[in-house]
Amino acid sequence: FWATRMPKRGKKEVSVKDGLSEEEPETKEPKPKKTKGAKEKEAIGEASAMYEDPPDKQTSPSGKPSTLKICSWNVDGLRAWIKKKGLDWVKEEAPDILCLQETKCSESKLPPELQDLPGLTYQYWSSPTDKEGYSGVGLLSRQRPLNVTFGIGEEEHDQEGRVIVAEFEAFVLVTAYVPNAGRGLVRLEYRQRWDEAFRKFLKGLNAKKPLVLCGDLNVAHEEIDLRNPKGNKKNAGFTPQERQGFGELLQAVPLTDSFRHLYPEAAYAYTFWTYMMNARAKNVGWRLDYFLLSQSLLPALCDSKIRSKATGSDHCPITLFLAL
Amino acid sequence: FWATRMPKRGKKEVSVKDGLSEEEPETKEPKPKKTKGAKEKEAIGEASAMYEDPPDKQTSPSGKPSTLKICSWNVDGLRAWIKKKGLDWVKEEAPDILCLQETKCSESKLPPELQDLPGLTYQYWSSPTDKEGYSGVGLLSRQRPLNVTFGIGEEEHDQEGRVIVAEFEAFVLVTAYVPNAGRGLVRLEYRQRWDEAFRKFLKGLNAKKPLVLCGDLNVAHEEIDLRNPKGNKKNAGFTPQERQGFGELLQAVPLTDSFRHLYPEAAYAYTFWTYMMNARAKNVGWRLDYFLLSQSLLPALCDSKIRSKATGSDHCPITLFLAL
DNA sequence: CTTCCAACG
DNA sequence: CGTTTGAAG
Repeated sequence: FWATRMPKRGKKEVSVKDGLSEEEPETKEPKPKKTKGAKEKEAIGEASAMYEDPPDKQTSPSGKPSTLKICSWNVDGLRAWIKKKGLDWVKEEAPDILCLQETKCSESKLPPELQDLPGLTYQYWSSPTDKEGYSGVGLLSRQRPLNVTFGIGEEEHDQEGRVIVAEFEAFVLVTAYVPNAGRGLVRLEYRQRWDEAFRKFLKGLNAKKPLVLCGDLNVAHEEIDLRNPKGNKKNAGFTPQERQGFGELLQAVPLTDSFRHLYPEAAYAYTFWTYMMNARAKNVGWRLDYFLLSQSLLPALCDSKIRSKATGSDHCPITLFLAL
Repeated sequence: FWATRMPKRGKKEVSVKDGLSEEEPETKEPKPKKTKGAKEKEAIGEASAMYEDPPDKQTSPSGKPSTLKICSWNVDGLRAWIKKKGLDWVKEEAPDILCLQETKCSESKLPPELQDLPGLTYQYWSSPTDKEGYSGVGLLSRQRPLNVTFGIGEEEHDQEGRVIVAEFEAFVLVTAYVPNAGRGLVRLEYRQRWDEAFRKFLKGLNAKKPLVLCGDLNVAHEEIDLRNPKGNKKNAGFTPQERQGFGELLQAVPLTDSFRHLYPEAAYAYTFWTYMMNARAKNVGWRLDYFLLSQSLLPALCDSKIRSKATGSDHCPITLFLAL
């Protein structure tokens, strides 16, 4: 396994008194600094269990070489992410397809640097119909897709720029930024309606062509998928409702969680860390970003990676290798 | 005079095509970049008339040495201004009294650096009753004032943290952040009510003790007091109504504009430049900050300075020397 | 252009 | 904590 307990490197001061143990039932929040104290996803204390991704495996189970590299990243503000050199990382990674979530950028305000990506010529963007600077997704591809559509075909769910569907020869790629259930779960009910509609939409797609679903699905599936499962059962991203929604998605479409399929026991493997309380340095995180695959694509699955070191957002990118 | 036409220093590129001549009647705004284009106070083209403050004169007309140094600065956000090293400049200037406007900071959020000013121990702050991060003034003094009050004694005008009155042995100091008439002059009517109430308040004070009024009075009095008088007659800060209000203030209290008294012909002498369009580099500015004095203080007036070089805000500080 | 806010995450 | 508006200047 690649979950290793590492000694503290003393990079940032970590006070001992707000240490948190996994058994802690309902930890009280540490005294908020001065601000009104937005309720956090969790109390974050000391933690040093790190995860190290194994080397990329570029062959399928049957030994065929990978022919397609897809990368997905919730950039938490495309413009800020570009200023923080996110595109430099992308050029290094050199995916054939790049999916971006939470771009928070209407098409007219896209930075010109995006036109300087010779390897990702075909670009598709979706953003909310009214809410400026909220949500938004993008799909960039080296090759031209056969067909591209936006949304999931339901008025109620297609106002916020959350889904792009790109059909290719051998598969359909769906990238999604699933609605957050919100602080205080104010949007959990809506999220459940979304989950159902999204599941049906994907089931329909999957009936026609093999499916790759990627993006920020805004749920940690099992306890292993976040650092503090106990303290987060009532928080957005780890409610029973959202977890069950994810389970039904896997079963009904059906789809496979590629990372968990390849690494069933990998712990401390996360793709999101709140900016607050030094969570990333302590690896107090969540696995919210996924590549889910139709069963028929499993023979083509070479690897499913978490690029924890890439910075520029509160999420890190994930990368999929397929031999098609 | 200290108004000198200086050759362009080529510090910033200034395009020739958007040059503006003083005779231009109603210049059209240059095409806004991409934003919806907030209506600017003026069209700003090329301009290179600079102003250089003469050396400080530290003796009164009768030859008495200056004994009091007062500095006033609209800091446009105290916290940002401190980050930009505004306090370093203050320590260098070393005034006996420092008046700050547009602090945009409630007392509970004042940065701790303010406690590290041994020369300005006595500190008084006023901020709006409800609007967080708006308006606000401060008065810091080396010596303890005999008495300090806030506002002008009228409910309607005392909700926005705009006035502090500090009584000293020989004079009363009033610092003010006068309400802006607003884009589209949406608040001009209110401003006129303010002007009247403020004038009456000051008249009452002046009857008891000599007065020093300083701060951002949010008006350029005469055409000489801004770079583009022609284009700004309908803009906040240079409407006939505001200019007349200033005139009445001088006449009715009565008060003297110390800078203009000493330098009746000094042109291109400004204390504010919009952040937009490189106005400061081109010295396209306004004189909005003043020291106004009771007549009885004129024999004590040594100098009234404009510290154009001090940065950290869209206003620069001004400094008064008195021999008391 | 730049400050601060609120909303959202 | 950090990104985005939006209001205000």
